[in-house]
Amino acid sequence: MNPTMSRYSTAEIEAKWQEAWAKAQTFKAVRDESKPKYYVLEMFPYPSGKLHIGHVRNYTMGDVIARYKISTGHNVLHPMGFDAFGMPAENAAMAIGGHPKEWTYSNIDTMVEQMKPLGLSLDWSRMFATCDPEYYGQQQALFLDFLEHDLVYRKNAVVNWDPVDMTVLANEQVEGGRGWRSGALVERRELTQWFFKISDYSEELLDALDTLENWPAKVRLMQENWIGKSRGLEFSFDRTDDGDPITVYTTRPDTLMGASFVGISPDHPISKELEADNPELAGFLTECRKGGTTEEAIETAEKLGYDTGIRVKHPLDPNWELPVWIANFILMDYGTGAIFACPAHDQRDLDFCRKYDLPVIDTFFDLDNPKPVETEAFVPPKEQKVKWINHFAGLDEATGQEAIDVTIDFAEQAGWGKGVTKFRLRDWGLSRQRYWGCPIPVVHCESCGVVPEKKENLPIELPDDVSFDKPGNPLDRHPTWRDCACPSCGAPAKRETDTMDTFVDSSWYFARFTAPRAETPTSMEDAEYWMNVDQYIGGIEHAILHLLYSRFFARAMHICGHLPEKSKEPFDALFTQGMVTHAIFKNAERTDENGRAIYHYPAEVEERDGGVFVKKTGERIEVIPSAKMSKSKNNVVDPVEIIKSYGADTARWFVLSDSPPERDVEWTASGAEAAYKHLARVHRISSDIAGAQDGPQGADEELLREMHKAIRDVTLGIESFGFNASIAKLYAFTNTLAKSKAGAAAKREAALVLAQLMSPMTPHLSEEIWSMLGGEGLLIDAPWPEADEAMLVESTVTLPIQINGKRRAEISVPKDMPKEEVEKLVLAHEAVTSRLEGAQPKKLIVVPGRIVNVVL
RNA sequence: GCCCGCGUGGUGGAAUGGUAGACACAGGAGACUUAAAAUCUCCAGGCCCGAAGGGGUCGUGCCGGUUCGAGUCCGGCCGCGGGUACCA
Repeated sequence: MNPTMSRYSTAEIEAKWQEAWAKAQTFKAVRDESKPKYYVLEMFPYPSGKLHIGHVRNYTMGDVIARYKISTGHNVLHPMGFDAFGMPAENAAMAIGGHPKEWTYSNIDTMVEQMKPLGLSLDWSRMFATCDPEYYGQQQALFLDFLEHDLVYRKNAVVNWDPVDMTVLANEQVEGGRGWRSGALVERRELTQWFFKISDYSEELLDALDTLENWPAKVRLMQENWIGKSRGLEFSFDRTDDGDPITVYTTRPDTLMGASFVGISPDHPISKELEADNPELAGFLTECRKGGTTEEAIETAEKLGYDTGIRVKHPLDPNWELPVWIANFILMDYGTGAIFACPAHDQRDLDFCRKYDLPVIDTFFDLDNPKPVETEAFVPPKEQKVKWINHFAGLDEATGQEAIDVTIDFAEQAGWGKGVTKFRLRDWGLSRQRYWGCPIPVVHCESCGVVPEKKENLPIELPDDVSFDKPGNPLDRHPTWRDCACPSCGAPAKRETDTMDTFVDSSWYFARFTAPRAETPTSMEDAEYWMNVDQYIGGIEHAILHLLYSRFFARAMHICGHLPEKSKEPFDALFTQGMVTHAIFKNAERTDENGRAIYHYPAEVEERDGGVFVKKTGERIEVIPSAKMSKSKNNVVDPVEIIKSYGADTARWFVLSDSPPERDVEWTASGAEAAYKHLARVHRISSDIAGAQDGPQGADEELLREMHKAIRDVTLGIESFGFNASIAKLYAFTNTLAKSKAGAAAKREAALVLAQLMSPMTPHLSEEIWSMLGGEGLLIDAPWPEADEAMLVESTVTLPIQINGKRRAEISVPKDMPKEEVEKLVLAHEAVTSRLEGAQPKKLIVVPGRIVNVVL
């Protein structure tokens, strides 16, 4: 079909109303103390250059909320910007030439072009990109303030090192332990890096989670686990030689009598000390350092161990000696970098001990099934009672948690250990050895050391004349950019060439939107008025890092006087929408010249003969089902075509219907046309009503009752992020209106309300209908309709009768019929009497207004 | 590996512990039309019985539990997805 042939001409209608909103400056956010403010924000996009359907879904959700809040009398702030620094721009420069800056800004232009036709209620005057010097200069100012307030420091940390390209790799650039370009085996290597002191706020960030009532419980739980508060015992093992004692941290001190060996991290000072004059051990450590830095890589790597030959004494028995092993699964970052292993009650320790033939000693048994551990560690929940064997504090039957508490007290009293609280959360490493990021504004001076840049010299801008023809950081090899004067002594000095993690950019943009052109990071007046974000909307993939970093940043900004106290938790409500997923089409017949997989766009492939093939070449495709849309996997769907053929309202309606906002959706293109047909139908019905003469009014009340129910249900849907439910109700109400025999005046009223109820989803069509039916002014300025309670009251209700939990019949009764009368009716019902055969029911349950259950 | 989710007809999905499948898509039948498109009306979870109205039975990934009653709550599996600190 050809939509442009229809009377519902989307191109014309949508352009017309977008112009009307622009002219009226409807979406320009201006401080107005007379109205309640409402700040709605969707997570801003990375400018990949292509708006994808996931963006459309995300922004439409925000837009529904924003428009609804405008209609309910709020002063709405709804801004948009771009998270514009990051690796893809550098990769593009390497792959196709050009400059990251040009690539990024041209992508931004393209995406804005693609976004504008959607008719989003955005205040475009506030737009910025994080790569604008105006933005990152303020970020540098924030960094200097953080430095001054002791929130930033330097220390060593491990990175992925590509020994062939001689460069640091991102985790994403390590594939199967090898560098993605060179194919070389990646090593872990230490570099001096900048860190934010987020771990100083572990306790606070954890405790404050309880105040975030309007956040999804799953996000709070994920953050809680990530912060990872634990209480355990710290104590030292004395060595049998004259070396320093080895301090360990354990969360299961109760299993100390089952200790098999003491394990230390390959990065432990003792490992490093021994490495110097033990070539075999050095070789082992080199082996341990192979592979990437991710927790996943480390946890799933083969468990390796090396006996150092060092022996330590058990704290409870001076005659008991334990060997000290280096084990590759022990992280230097957590606890003290040293543990004692209890193989009977930890599967990983058990596997390790079986592999290296170390002893396995049971410390407790299952109450019902006491038997020694063989190949499977006995790890009951900490709340479960177990039978203790030879417990040093005299426990017999007790839970793990009780035993832990007793043991900590015992050790503290005996003086050989102390209970300590630790957090899994590590400090936030922000240094990146890359060009396309915010330069860290410090200077290295031979005599003064590391010196902060002066604020008046900000922004420290990135140089434009750089090349990407070889790996590594172009800032490092730039001929002059590093040269500067020491801000402290004035002598020639060198700039820091590390740039900031892009998570820094996205950790305060929400605050900057309240005063995007201010000459300080924020303006207190504006922050006081607009903060906090009343509704934040974004992907669940950001549940931990982005949201936790932002929470830390808000606290740090408050400390430095850039945000008010109330903004320490900057997002009052959070909604995590599901991802739009799509199958990945991987070429099954060939790879590219570097041996890497080739991925095809959905439009490039076809399904036939029970398989999927590349249209042009006929090559076979391996279909990897349902994965997050990702530029590198080419499984992105382009919404621009849908907007072109069917209009923005159809695209908006379509992405909201049919699927609950929080759930992932597998994208299918069928259905867009159906959405268009429905909107065209609404348009047609409305114009028929607009042209109709007033007639008989017999069925008015029925229509108006349905209208008030629709108001109630659609409103409830919007307020609870049940947009799909709202849309289902709108379908039903449209059918009611189409079939209604009501008079013209009632139908006109109903159609105006229908237009209003649809307006958050389909704003252009709604304005069109509003004006067609003679609504006053712009619909966006009209107040949201309110449901009349009197019209919602139902006089009768249908009660299903269950017999033994199965529905057998139903009765229709007055809504407020007393329980006793309902019981009488039920017991007299043929379906019940025929089954009771004169006997009394065992039980009769009447849930008023709901259901009746007869138990025979 | 670890943490967090999700799993319902051919498809997307609906269902404060209370009639499973609302509302749609795809499909089928019909009306209108010279014909098609568009539009409108009706049907539709599987199986069984009945000419039909209707009735029976199974059914929400699998196994078990709590409850008068479980898609929903609890325990254990399986599968898929997200995160895992340098993708954003």
